Amino acid sequence: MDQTVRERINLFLRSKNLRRTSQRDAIVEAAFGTHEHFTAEELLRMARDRDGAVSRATVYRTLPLLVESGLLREVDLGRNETVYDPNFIDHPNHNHLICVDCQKIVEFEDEHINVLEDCISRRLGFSPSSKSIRIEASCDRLHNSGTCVNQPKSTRSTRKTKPTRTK
Amino acid sequence: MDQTVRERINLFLRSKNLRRTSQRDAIVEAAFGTHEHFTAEELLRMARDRDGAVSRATVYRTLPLLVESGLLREVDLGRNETVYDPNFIDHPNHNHLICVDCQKIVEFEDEHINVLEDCISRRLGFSPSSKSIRIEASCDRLHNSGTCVNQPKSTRSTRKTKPTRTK
DNA sequence: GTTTCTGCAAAGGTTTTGCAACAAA
DNA sequence: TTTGTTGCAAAACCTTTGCAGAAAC
Repeated sequence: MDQTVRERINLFLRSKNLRRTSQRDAIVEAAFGTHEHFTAEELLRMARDRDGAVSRATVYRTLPLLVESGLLREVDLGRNETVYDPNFIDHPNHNHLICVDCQKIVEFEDEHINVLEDCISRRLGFSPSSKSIRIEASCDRLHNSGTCVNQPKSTRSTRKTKPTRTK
Repeated sequence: MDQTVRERINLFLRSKNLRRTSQRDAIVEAAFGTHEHFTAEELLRMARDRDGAVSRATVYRTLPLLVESGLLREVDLGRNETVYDPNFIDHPNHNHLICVDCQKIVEFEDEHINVLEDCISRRLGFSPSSKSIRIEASCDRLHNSGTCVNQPKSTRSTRKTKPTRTK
């Protein structure tokens, strides 16, 4: 986990008169010690790997703080579960493509999309504060050659690669 | 409600060996008798206005069918509630802008965005099946003149206008 | 010391499900 | 008839919360 993240969290806590506790430390380390998406329950497990004393309630109370700090984002991956994405620190404008064949999540960035979203919002009389795109798609390779490069269907995301940058 | 919608639903039911019942009729009429977004609970209320005998369980069992039929879409409006949008029949490619000031939902369409999403998907080796954009934004008029044209903050969406077409 | 934080367990809200009766085809 | 559907109520889930003790500052 990046040293800067630690500092930004501490600054945030300070500014809101919140306290630094061993539990929050463990939760923060767990959340930003991975590049994979996670649910609240998964974060609890990961945090407990670092500090067995972390409770479910504290995880649920800490998650909204991390989101409010701007370091963590709640994302909609369309599986009716609340999922958090720690990758917005490194890639503040990335979006998600979900493979309907293997469930793989591909993160991508595209500056044209950003510009377009901005134009559309302004034309409608708004200033955009947060934009997100979700694309569900099927894998060409699977349909052409019958094999999918990715893992077979799984319940949870397993992104391990960096976001692809388009243009 | 459009006659075509009724027909498409009936065809769908037929094709899946599902039966047409008075409860399903009431739920379908309720779902597509509005252009507003609704939750499961709201749909229950609306369906009961037409047929008092509709049960909550049947609504919850019917919703996934309507989504599967392609006529209804589950959308993420970012309020941690499951909301359904019946407007994809008339505007299959629309997206949502959510005003962070007054909570108003603005539906919009933009063909450039569609093309871009398509290009990006194909470049990544996928064929897109479903694309959605969510923009959170603040109202310029409110910030410039202190007044918001829309309703004050409310819990639920109240879109009554047609989607704006950009370009 | 004062204020915030924590864990626990209970409560809240939403969605799903087993079952017996019922209705469509 | 046969097969699918319904309502009910219980169960399953996920998230929030009240409270008393513990920890930060």
